[in-house]
Amino acid sequence: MNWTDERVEKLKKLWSEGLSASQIAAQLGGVSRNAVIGKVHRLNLPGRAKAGGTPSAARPKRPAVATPRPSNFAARPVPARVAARPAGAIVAKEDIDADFDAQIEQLPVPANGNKVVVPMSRKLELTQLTERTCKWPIGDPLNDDFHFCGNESPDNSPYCTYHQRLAYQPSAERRRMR
DNA sequence: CCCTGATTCGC
DNA sequence: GCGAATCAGG
Repeated sequence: MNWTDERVEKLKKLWSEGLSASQIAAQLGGVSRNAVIGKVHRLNLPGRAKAGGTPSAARPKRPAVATPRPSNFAARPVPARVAARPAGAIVAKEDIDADFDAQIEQLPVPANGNKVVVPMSRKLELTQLTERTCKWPIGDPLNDDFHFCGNESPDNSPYCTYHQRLAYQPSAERRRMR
C-alpha cells in the first residue's frame, strides 16, 4: 500500500484522536500497526505521552459505576437489520419478533431476577476486539454505553460459548420451538 | 497471552 | 521512506 496524501491525512487525524496504531492500521487497511508507527515517527508526529499500554490521557473519565437500568433486556443485542431500520419505519413482526422472542425466552432467568446470567462483559469498545474476543453487541449502538461482550471466544469463533448459542440456533431447535 | 508504542536496520 | 523484527512495558 502507498502512503498517499489522503492516507497520511487520515493517519494524522486518527492518531491525533488517540486511536492506537493497530486501530489506525485496521481503518486504513493494507498496513500493519508497525507501518503506522513507523510513519508516525517519520512524520514527527507527537508520540504518546508514555509508552506502553493505554495512555491514561486517552481515557478521560470513567462512567458512573452504578448501572442505571439493570434488566435482562439491557443486554439484548440488536440485530443489524433492526438497528438499521429508519426511525418510524414499519417492521414486519412476523419477520423478526418470532426469533427474538424465542431468544429472549431462552435466556436463563436467574432466581434473583435482576442480573443477566451472561456473567460479565469486559466492556470492550469496538477498538479492543480481536480474533479471540466475543463480538456480541450489548446495548444500544446509539447510546454511549454501547459495548461488546468481549469474553473469550473459542478458536476463531466470533462469539463466546454463550452468545454462540444465541447466534447460531440449530435448525432442529428452532423447529421445536414453533 | 493479550495489548501498547519505540527503535533498529535491511531493503 | 518503508515496515518487519525486535524491544520494552501494562
